[in-house]
Amino acid sequence: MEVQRPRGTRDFLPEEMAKRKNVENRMRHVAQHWGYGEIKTPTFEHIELFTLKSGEGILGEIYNFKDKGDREIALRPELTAPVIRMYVEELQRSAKPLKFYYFDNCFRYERPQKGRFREFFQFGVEIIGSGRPESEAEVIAMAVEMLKSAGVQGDIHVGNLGIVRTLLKDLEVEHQSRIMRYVDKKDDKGLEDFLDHIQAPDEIRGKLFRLIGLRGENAVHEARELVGDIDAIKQFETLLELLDVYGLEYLVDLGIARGLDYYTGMVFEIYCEGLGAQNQVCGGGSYRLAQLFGGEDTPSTGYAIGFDRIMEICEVKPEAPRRIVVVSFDDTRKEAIVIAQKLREQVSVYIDVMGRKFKDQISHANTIGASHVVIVGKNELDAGKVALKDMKTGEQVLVTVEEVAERITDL
RNA sequence: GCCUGGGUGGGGUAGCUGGUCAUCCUAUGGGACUGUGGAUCCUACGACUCGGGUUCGAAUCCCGACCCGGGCCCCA
Repeated sequence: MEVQRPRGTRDFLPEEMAKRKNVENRMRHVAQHWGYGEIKTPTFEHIELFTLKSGEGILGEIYNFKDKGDREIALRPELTAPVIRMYVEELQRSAKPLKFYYFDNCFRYERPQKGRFREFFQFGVEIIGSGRPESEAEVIAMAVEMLKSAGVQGDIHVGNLGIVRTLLKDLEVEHQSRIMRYVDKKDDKGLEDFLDHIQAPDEIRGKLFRLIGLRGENAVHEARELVGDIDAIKQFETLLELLDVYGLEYLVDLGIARGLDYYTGMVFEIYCEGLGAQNQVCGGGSYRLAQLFGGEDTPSTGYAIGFDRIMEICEVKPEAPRRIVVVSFDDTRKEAIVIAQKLREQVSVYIDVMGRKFKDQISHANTIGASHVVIVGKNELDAGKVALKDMKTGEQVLVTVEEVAERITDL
């Protein structure tokens, strides 16, 4: 084999594509029913779009290149930034909120593993113009429903970065980011060393460690005792009430940080079993990116589902498409084409292009799993009809072309 | 970037304590059967991932690369 597909990429054969399309359509269906409109952004963007929000550090994971005009281009590693870029570029004056969904491929230069590829697919939604608890609850509920539509159920972890950020607000911005990164990695040792390094006040230090360790039902109460009755906590409480209204089960986890500077309020992650180390199938939260791209400060909320990971664990089995094969003899090939064309207005029709003999055509129809065969022969044509053969029962009836479509679509 | 297991025709495999034309199944093309399928028979096609090394001789042993799986790191 001289040429093979690049590492971390995949080919999808018809059987697999049928499954993927099926799941994709289920998720689309959910998004449509929640009133979201589909959007599509370019496969590649200027690299600054991604370095701006995440720093130079991510360059190692980005597929980038210089185009012939000497522009630094990147294959998108995710879709939130492109969506917000699109908003800033052409939608800032439209009625809020904007509710979008997308399904597209993304690219990251990482070591391939189970549920991790260099070209992978994300299904995501964004609400632009609202970071209120109502939209936070809505996206979480929608994420759950999307997963459910694919037959997948996971554990929801919900946190709020506003609480930790309020605690850290007097520190340098750069230090805040570093701290959030340590929190995200759950690297307590590194965090401790860093706090030593910047000589953080003992009070903040103690509260920080207790805060990010808070889990479960009493987490909000304990957080309030630590940092006072701040807005972030009020908002978080409202969110949790709404999640109850949606009937969701969740785990409060104030240790979720998502490592990203632009997340500002709620953050959530959904985990599933059966995926090894890549058990996170969905992540999202409230963020502020617009002003970073030159727009007005605009609160937004969204999430992205790791579509490939869903495909690893979902058990959707779309039924095989029913296929009709039109078979003919050497002296009726042209008539068969005409009849196939007519049938295609109603059903999916497969016709021999190998110049096979009659018997081999039937044999081939059998190997590709045809449910019915339409036989176009002299005898039938003389009677103005065709023979419809049921490949399962072997029964064969003489009918008109119109009747074929009726009988098939009836099944 | 690190650790670990593995790569034999399109798919699945035997061989892998070095030595006959590399085994078998399946799939695929052609043919027999000449207006009725899954069978059978004949025939064709087709592989030791790649590159070095050891050896008289390597699919087999050694090294490296590439790729796949699993576990880490990371995951914007």
